[in-house]
Amino acid sequence: MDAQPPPRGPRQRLGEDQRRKQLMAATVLEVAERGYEGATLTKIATRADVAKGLVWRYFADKDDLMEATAKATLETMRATIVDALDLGRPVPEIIRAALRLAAAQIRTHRNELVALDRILHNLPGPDGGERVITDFYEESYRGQESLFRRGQAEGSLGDFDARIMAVTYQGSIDAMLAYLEIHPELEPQDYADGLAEILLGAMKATA
Amino acid sequence: MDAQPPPRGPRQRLGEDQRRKQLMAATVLEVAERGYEGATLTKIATRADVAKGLVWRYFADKDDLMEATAKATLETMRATIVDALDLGRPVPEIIRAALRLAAAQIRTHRNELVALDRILHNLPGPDGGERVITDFYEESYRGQESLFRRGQAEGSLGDFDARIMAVTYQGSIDAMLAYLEIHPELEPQDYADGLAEILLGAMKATA
Amino acid sequence: MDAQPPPRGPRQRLGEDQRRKQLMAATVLEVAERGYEGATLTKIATRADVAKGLVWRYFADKDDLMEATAKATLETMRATIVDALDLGRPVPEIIRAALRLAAAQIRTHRNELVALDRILHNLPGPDGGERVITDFYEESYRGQESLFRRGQAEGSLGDFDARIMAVTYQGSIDAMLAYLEIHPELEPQDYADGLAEILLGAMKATA
Amino acid sequence: MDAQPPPRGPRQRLGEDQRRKQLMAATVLEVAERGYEGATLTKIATRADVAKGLVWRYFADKDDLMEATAKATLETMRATIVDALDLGRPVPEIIRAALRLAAAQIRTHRNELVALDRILHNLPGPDGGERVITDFYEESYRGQESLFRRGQAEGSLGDFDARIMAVTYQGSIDAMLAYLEIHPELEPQDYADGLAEILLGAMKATA
DNA sequence: CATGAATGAGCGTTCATTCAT
DNA sequence: AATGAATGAACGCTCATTCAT
Repeated sequence: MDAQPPPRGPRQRLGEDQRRKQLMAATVLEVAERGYEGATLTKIATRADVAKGLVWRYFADKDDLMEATAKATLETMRATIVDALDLGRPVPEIIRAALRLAAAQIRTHRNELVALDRILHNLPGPDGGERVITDFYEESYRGQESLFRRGQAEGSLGDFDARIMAVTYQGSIDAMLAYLEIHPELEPQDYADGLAEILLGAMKATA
Repeated sequence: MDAQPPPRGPRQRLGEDQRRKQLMAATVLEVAERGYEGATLTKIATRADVAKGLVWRYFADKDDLMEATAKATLETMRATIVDALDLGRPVPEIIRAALRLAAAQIRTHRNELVALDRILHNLPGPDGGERVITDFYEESYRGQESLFRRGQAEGSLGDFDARIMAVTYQGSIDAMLAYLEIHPELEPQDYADGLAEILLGAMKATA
Repeated sequence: MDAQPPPRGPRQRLGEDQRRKQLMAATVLEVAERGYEGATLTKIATRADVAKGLVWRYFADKDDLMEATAKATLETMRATIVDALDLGRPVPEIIRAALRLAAAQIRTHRNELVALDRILHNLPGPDGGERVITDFYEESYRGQESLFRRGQAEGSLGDFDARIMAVTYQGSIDAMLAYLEIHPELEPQDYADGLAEILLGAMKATA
Repeated sequence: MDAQPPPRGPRQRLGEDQRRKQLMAATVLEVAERGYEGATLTKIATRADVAKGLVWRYFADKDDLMEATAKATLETMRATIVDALDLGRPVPEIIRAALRLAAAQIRTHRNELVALDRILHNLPGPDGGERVITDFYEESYRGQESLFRRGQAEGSLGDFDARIMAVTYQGSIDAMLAYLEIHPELEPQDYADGLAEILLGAMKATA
């Protein structure tokens, strides 16, 4: 029974994907713990148990690593929620469940949420603005819009501007997560239910 | 060949308030254009047309300058909105007007909004977290809560959790501003009206 | 009886000597407390209750102030000792008394001793060396040499190289003061007596 | 016109010890020439023909570099002297030889002596005082005391307070070195012999 | 003459990035 | 390919010195 862990000698050769994941995981931890400015590539590489110089083999530069980390983290979290949803249920129920799942993340994925927030608010775009956040939220918006439209078609939701509602919905979730982050004494599920009440109220009100 | 900075004229002696404002204005511009990290005190001083060392006569350090800039900017913007509101009107009308005023800021105070966002998400608090953002949002929340309660007392608003609504309301505004920021083709007033419809729908729906 | 302290208004005009003494006294305190590097002209001027800009009216620059402070302090301390000595007594007694007086300074003029030491070991001479220390010790050496010669002429001291003895004598005192500085539990008088025994032993031994 | 520093060749990779020695050697030169304050890490690195940032790979900060330089220099010089002594000879002869060796250093290790003096008088200890100097002199004192006691036991030295004698002995050497430093026209050996006469006179005199 | 706001060279230090091994 | 020593630009900050008032 020689199932010992790999000898961990120097110069272990890992696949590119594995290396990238290692580095992005370390990035999440460092950024969550020390902030965007405080996360240095030296510390990230050390934490990922990877030679410093290798960072530049797998990422173009620091911004690239940060952007990739943000994208991967966002995608992972979105997939987690979507996978856990039963899309066969009525739309209002889906929304209620989605909000609860989102709220639960503050407990299960606090580091990812904090890191994501920090990266998104610091990543400079080509023109100095924040490009990434846009594109990714755009994808979320579209998913939500189609969900809303389905509810409207099914008659479970009233008439409203789906795009503005999607932006508002996403903004409400972000605000919820930020609020729960600084109010750890609150029960995420309770807040999620309260928010569902509000949002569904808005969605059902006939314009 | 000689890319020297243009020589400044003779020393100008300004009052403390004027200097601080000068420096904070330059800070807003730099942070808006280059982000929190990218805004260095050297560039800020240069932009303010002032010797680098002067920064430390009026601010303890970079964080102090950033915090002061955030506070002053936030206060200015809040005052602008509050002053423009007619608090004697019915609450729903006040909310509609407030949303329009907030939306209009993306045109009149884009730099301030962007800088504020970046600073608030980067300012390290005493324990390494973000303290300021909390306190300031807390102040906003309380103001909004009392407005909501007034509406509930007057019968123009239904029954809902005022705190969650305040957080959601503020989050919706932030999301709106971010969305308008990257969609300059949109008319802020239209978005504001659409958002008002949604939020007032949520507020009027009887739970 | 209106003997109140001077009103201390701004722009008090003092004589040059008074100003210089104020500044040098403050220099002694700052250097003693914060070291040579830590003593900034701003702090010195503040402590002397003098406008910062005035420093350059009374001293050419920082080094000039330091050098002047060292000279004045050294001269004052030397005069204090010499004045307290009864030069009419036999030479060995004079030496014994001088050593006791020197040792006592660690209690009465600690700041001056510390500041003097720090300045003398930091003052850069024209060529980067330490010039001042030389010239001033030279004066001391001459005084001591003539005292030693008198003792030799009177027969109370043996034969020895007066210059080397003077250097050794001064070096012994400096070592004593440094040792007493870091051994505050010792009684200065006891050390002085012990040192007198040693030095007089050396002086009386017939070569 | 183009006063650029001469371009260094390709990067050389050195062992840790070699790099540290390289940097400490440059430190000795800079401190000797420009004093403690004047010796900046920029100049030290340049003199060592090394990138500025390398200093922080091998030393924690400026004080660490200075302290390490002082310790290494002191140890080297002490070893040089001790190795050259024949400890089997009678104590008075050892002392005579030690003084000659010490005096000779002003010719062979002038920079080291000057740098050591400057560093020891400026190094801030944990409490802001000078700690290192104490500990190192303490070590010297103990060595000298035991030598003196051996001489007393052997009958070649008289009775005296060994500690005060040690402090005086060390102080005499420091004074000698400082004196020889500013009197290059003197023959170190002659001074050393003169000082030996004086100190041995003191040590042999029966109290 | 006195004041202290203004200046700017220079410091110690960090860290993304490069490259000899 | 992998390593981490080496590099150097840039940063936040200090402080001796100048000068408009």
